[in-house]
Amino acid sequence: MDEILHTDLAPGECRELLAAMSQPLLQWYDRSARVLPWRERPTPYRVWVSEIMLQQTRVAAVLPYFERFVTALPDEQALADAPQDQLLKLWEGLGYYNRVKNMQKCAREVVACHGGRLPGDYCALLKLPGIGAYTAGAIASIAFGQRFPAVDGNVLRVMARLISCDSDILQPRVKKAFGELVLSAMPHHRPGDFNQAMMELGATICLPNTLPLCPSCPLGDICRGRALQTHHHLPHKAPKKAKRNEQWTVVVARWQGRILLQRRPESGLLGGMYQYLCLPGHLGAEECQQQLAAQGFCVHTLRPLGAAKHIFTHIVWQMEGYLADLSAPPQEPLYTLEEIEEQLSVPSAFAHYTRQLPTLPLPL
DNA sequence: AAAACGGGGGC
DNA sequence: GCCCCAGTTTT
Repeated sequence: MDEILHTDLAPGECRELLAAMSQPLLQWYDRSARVLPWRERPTPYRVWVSEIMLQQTRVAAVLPYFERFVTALPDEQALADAPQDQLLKLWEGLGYYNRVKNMQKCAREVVACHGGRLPGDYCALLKLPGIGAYTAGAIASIAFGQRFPAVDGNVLRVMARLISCDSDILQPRVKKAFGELVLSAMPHHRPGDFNQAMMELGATICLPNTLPLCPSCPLGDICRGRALQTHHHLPHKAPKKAKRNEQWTVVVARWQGRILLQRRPESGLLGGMYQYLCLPGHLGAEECQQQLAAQGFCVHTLRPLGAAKHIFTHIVWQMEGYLADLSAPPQEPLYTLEEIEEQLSVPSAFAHYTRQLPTLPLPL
């Protein structure tokens, strides 16, 4: 383990530290746990939905989505039966849309193979789409009271600082080793609360970058990172690679007040979501009009809508926009403003253009 | 093991 | 405006 989790803590000191943490941590959690909707009634379904939403996403961002989602789709069966457009609309703005598609795959599998209810068995959970080691551990421990670790970024940060470990937490083997460490520290009672307490500590006290609030930390007295003052630059992560740039011309094509939208391919970036007409490269008005004509559109007037930039994890989109009023109906489907707002999911990458929809100038 | 996959918040 | 955050699947 020492080879993977680099710490200057002696094995005996490390065991001692791990044995000493659960009691103050759980006491602190009992005092300080935030009141959150999925904690009120932690059914397996609600825990699952919340855990998937919370992947890569902060609590504050999830809050407006959770109640709406579980009200619209109250159980596994309802989720399995939902149309994809409704799913994407419920998820619009949360990002990582494969999460909700996998959730539906998972719901269908649960309906087919587990009697319509999420299984309580960790290994069975792990086999389901969209459920990896973290989510399986979270559901098994929080909803079913079983003793499994749920190692997210918060837990990695807390543990790395607690034992003053500078191993690269992005490495799979390091995550695995921290999972084993967490399990060794986990009490046999309240495993779900123990996991949630670790994450809560990372989210509210043991903060990234900005100074951790060590004076308020229930583990402050036993924290090796704090004692050594190494916690400021922990956890360690390997540097990330550069994003690639993409240039697009975004055309809001309009005919008789309705807007042309195209559905993106089912798989890949923003799969299945709707977008305005997109042409590769930054096109001048002249060139844009030419390409639209070549694609069979009868453009009456073309007006600039300004530039926009959107940054994904791995790509930067630089966009130039145009409003194209057509003089004849296009082949592809048109949508009213109301349909776009109420039913269709348009990625927030296009927010600069979507925002202008209600105030667009009338056709000349 | 590395890349694909969004969007929001802090400074 | 730039930097940081981070589970699961696919390659």
